[in-house]
Amino acid sequence: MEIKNPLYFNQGIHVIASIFTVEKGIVKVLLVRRCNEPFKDKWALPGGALYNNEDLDDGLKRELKEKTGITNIDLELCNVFGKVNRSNIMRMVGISYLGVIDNERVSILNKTQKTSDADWFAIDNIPDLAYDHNEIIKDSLEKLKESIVNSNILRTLFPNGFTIPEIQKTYEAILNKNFDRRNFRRKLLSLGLIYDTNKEINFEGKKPAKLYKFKEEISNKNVL
Amino acid sequence: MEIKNPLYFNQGIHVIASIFTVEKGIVKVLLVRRCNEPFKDKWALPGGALYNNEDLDDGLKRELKEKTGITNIDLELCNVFGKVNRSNIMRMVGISYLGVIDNERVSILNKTQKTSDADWFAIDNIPDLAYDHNEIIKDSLEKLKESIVNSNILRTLFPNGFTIPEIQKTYEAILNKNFDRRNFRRKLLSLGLIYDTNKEINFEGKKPAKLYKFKEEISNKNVL
DNA sequence: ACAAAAGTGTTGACTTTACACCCATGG
DNA sequence: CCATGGGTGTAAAGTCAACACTTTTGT
Repeated sequence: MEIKNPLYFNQGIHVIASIFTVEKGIVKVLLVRRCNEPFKDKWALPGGALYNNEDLDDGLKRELKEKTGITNIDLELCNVFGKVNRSNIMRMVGISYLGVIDNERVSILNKTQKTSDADWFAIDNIPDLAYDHNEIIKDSLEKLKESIVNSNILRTLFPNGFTIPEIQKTYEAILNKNFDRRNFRRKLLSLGLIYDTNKEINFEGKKPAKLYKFKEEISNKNVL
Repeated sequence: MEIKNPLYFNQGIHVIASIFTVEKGIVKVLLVRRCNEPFKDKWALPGGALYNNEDLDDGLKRELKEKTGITNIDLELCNVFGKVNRSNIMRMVGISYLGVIDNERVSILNKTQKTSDADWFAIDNIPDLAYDHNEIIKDSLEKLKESIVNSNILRTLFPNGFTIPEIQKTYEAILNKNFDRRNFRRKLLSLGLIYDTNKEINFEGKKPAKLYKFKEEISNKNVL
């Protein structure tokens, strides 16, 4: 079917991913450098235009893989951006997603990119981005904060386990807020989402810390 | 700019509103009967295709007004539906919104419609709808449940005030769950969102009940 | 031996839950 | 006068917040 009514002419959908990680207490977001117009050479969130023949989720995964090499990541819907002029080429509605990825995969990243460049930026040091992506990051960060207290989205940050002081620092970095060590530990353990591996590792302190892991179950509510 | 790549050809955006009300303990959703193809004469959620020259929010408001006559209603983003074949005419991504409207406006409704018909349907008695709207309603209902405990979305249900047993029944109807009268009252009052108007009305009981109203402030978190 | 971070327990404040009685009105 | 739902208080249980000392290791 051909669309003739100019009211409906040339609309498209952007899928956009805000992917965060936390390294040494610094919250970072993944950006790619654009190699095409518009906004050529500007940094942007990974994403792009949805194809006609793919489901929205699939388009998101495809774009993410093309631009960053990342596959196998859980993403959740974050928001929709629908100002008329958010894209200057044609009418594009942007749909933003949120994800978290572990430090291991950060290093793999640079070898698999298709974009001219991809890198992590500390969230208080984001350059001027393409489109409305600065706004999208800010919005996604808010959602990330909600998500780490309402769901265990951080599980993906620690595929090899974590110590409690370590994950506490991660919560503190994202929420910009400190917790009492004893209460944090008690609360986290009481949720029943993690278990003691009976291993110990040195994270930061001199005394080795116990290594915990998330249980496999998909229980997903009310962390903290 | 003319789009030639068939991968990006003829995409559009549906804005879709799930508008709920509660009457006598029955949760209802607003549906309209379609007067055009596709799905002519089928019931559907109010909404339609976004114009090129309007912001997403504006398109939503316009569609809602055209199809139901409703203006001045708060809507929040609910979800995005992006299966390739959710529309059989052309590729449409659906963006769904959630709102609640008071009983007063229910009656006004039928006089202002542009659609061939508009009516409220109890949520356990929804007919087979156009597109994926049955799925959207189900999804929106889940979100409604979350919203009434995490925000005071129900404020709009009672523009002329309410008694505490009355609003309790509303919560119970939506959440499908009963609360202890005394504890419900205490909790609701302790939130500081409502005030006693010093009027009394007969709602259901034999003893007149106090009339409360929501305060004007826009405070929006952690109800119940 | 000491510095630095890990680990642990208790108490008081607060919140939530459970529960029983009296009150005002309409029939 | 009685049936119906509205309004109130209290005690026990549970959760949350604050807080200080001991343990293990590297230097």
